[in-house]
Amino acid sequence: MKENPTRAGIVEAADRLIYQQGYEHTSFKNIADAVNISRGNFYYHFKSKDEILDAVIEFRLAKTRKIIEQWELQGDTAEARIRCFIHILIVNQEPIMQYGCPVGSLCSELAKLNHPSQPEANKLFTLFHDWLSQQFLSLGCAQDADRFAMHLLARSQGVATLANAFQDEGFVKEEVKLMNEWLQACIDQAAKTPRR
Amino acid sequence: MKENPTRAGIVEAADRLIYQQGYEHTSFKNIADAVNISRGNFYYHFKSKDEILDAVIEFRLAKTRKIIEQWELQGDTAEARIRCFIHILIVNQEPIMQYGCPVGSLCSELAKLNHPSQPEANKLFTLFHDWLSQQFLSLGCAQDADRFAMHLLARSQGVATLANAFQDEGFVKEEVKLMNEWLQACIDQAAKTPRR
DNA sequence: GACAAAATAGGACGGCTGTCCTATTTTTTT
DNA sequence: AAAAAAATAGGACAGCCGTCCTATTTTGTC
Repeated sequence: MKENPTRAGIVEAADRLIYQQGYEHTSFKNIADAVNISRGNFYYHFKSKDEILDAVIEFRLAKTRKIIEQWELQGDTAEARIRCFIHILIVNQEPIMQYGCPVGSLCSELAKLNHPSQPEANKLFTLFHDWLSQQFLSLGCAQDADRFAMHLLARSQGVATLANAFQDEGFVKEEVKLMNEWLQACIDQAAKTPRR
Repeated sequence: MKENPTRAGIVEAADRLIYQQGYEHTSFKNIADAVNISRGNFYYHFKSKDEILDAVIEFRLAKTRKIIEQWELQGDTAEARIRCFIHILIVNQEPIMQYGCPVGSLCSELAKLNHPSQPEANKLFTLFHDWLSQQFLSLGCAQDADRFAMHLLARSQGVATLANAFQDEGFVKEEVKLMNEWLQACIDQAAKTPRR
């Protein structure tokens, strides 16, 4: 709740650098240089590297919550809101092709490092999952809401990974189209099945 | 083509360690200790870290080619062969849940490091892609072969990423089922469309 | 068995990293 | 204006890293 501009600057720079270079490859010096402060000052705000990672994760969680809130305002139906999620692949296409998905790549790296903050990073996934699940629920897919949410998450992760490797714009757009069609099929199926 | 047991041991250990810990997080010492040789000896076989990465990628490419060859023998139809690909998610479920997909995680890491061997690592993806594309072609999906291959690759990547994050066995099996159903739908569609 | 070549061991080096500490400056409070 | 607190700078430290070098051992060849 503290409004500390220096600290906030550090977190933002670390957020960006960790996304672009990975957590391990990003050093104290990298971040300090990006914010134009000394390492000593840096250490005043964060007394370990793990601590700044936690701050970055918290920052991303907050950002994600805001995005989801915005989707709630933008989309007036569950369908429209889910399409907002799918649409991030288009909106963030450029950074995704360059650096992959910020959530997926961080979780993967922390898993390999066996890092204690892994569960915290996974909350980023959970945030999207729970929200998506909720949307599918209000879409009438009661029984499948969880699985549909996981499915959509997985699809978008896969697209991000391959887009990053192959740098193929057309592929992303094609897959987004397929995901939208899949969503439509879900809705059609839900319409057939009577709600109890 | 040289049959050097020490060198081969180094590559195998490096392959395993890079998969489990990531490339950057794996040090010369890590690998040397795993093979029980000195760093000096290590340097005799590989004069830089990039060089051993290239050797590992080459090793993985060779392994992948062998797997594909095996699939060619195992599956007598294109459909069966594609199912072999889908099935790796089950066969390698345990390591995938622990460490993710060896191809995807390496390519993602190299992309973040902006590593010169990135294109070489991508060949692992290309190997699968081209082979899958070929299978879809002989399945009668001439027009969509490439896209279907990319789609299947993406699906499996997404499953691996989420399986790694969530450690959910049931999810993997569920998604494999969906991928098999999707494949069946592809076949049905190809059967309807007359081949020219 | 003598000699050359290949293989191995282990230490030395500079550079970078995360961490810590102590001055100095800036800001806030009284 | 004085005193206290917060913020910043920059150097010191040990440890690890990739790299390189030089001895020593093992292997292969005549």
